[in-house]
Formats: sequence, structure tokens, C-alpha cells
Amino acid sequence: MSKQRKFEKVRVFYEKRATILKALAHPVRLFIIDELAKKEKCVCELRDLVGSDISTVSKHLLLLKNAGLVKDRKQGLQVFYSLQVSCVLKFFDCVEAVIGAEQQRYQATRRKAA
Amino acid sequence: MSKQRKFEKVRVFYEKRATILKALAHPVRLFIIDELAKKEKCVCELRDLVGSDISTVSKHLLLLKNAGLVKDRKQGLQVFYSLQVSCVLKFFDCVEAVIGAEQQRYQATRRKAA
DNA sequence: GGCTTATTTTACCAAATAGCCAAATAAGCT
DNA sequence: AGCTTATTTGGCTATTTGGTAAAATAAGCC
Repeated sequence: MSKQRKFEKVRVFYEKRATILKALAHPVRLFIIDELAKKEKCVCELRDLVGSDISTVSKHLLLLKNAGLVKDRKQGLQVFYSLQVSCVLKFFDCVEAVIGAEQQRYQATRRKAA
Repeated sequence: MSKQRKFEKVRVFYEKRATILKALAHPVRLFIIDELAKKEKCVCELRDLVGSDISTVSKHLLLLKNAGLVKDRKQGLQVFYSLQVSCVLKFFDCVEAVIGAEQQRYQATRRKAA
């Protein structure tokens, strides 16, 4: 019983982590993060870049904000969003490494098959 | 038209990134990754630790494997999984920082309200 | 106040995900 | 081959997520 169901005891901890990662786990949101890393942008600018309904973009931004990844600043009619946590960018290097390794394995398999 | 719908041109790139992050975006899978970082484990060990149906655990592992994050090794009746990409662990430090900052903001708000 | 523009919220539908059980597969043992 | 154990796969339902359109808010301008 000692090691069993260890997860139950740490569930809340991992749920918090998962919230952050869920916020990142969407192509549009990852794109938005990269854009905001360059420069703060208003919702309408992001809508033009992304090309979907502004309400959709707004929801993506709310999700990122609730996760603590971006912050917003109101200026007149517009709301400008900017990146709150720059360390996420470093993580993408790791993600790229995973993708690269994956492709290498795929090509190795193809060579073997040929 | 120059900057508009930029996302369409880079969509595939961000979809690949999102695949990796989706694989990470689940409390049980994050727990499994931490466990595998310590030591390779068979599916039944992980089932005991997690406490859900073995088929559920197996599916989580398949997902992590397809994302290139873990690898498997068959030994007799058992299948042992281990962490393939250790750099994900470093990212969790960033995630913890986000959570920490979030809590600080929350407490600051409470102080203001009180 | 009324008009316009930017953003958010609500309501609703479609698609994806997570979980469990049962059946199928795989590997060892006698 | 028959039995047992470990894991994977398929089928099903419940829940969550993603998207759009329409309504509601918010801020500026006349």
C-alpha cells in the first residue's frame, strides 16, 4: 500500500501544472505567444494575423491570461496583450529537439524499409 | 495583405509544437513523466501508482510515445517505459515559476480587498 | 445622449478527449 | 496445446474544448 495510488496525493499539484500546459497546447495560442514575444499587440491585430473570428481570438487570450502567461493593458478602445512569462520560449527549443529526433527516427525507419 | 493571415503560412509548424504540448497537458501524464524520470517502470507499476484502469494508463503511455517523449522496451510479459527527452523536466521549473507568480498576484489582490 | 468601434460574454453546435469495460493480442509456463 | 499474466485495442458514453454568430460591455467622439 506504501507506493500505491501515490498519484492521489499529488493530484492537485499536477493539475496546476496541466492547466499551464493546456493553455499552451493549441497551435493558435502558440503562434500568439511567439507574436507577443516580439511586441505587445491588440486583439484586432492578432485577429488579422490569425485570421479567425475576433471572439475566438479573445477567448484564446483569456485562456492564456488565466494561466498567467500573458497580461493585458487597456488603452482607449483597444486592449493590448503582452507576454508575461518569457521562459516559455526557452521550452520551445526542447520541443523542437523532440520534433527533430522524431523526424530522424522516421527517416531511419524509411531507410530500413527501402 | 502583407501581415494578414500570417498564421496560415506557419500553421503546420505550430501544429507540430502543439502535438507535443497536448501530450504533456494532462495531470496523469505529467505524473508519469516525473515517475519515469526517476526510473523506467512497467505499465502495471504505473497503474498501481496512478490508480486507474490499466487500459487508461496504457493509452496515456501510447500518447506520450507517439509524441516522442517516452520509449518502450519489452521484457517478457512486461513493457517498460522510460523517459526519452529529459529537457521537458527543465521546463517544469518555468511552469512552477508561473504558478508561483500567479499565487503572488492572488495574494496581493486579497490583501488589497481586505 | 446617440453613434461608432473594440472587445468580451453568451448560447449553441461540432469535434476531440478521457475513462471504463470487454475482447484481442502477446509471451511465458507446464 | 491449454492456462496464466501483461498489455493493447475497440467500443461506448460523458465531458471538455474550439469555433462562430449574436448580444452585451466599454470607451471614445459628435
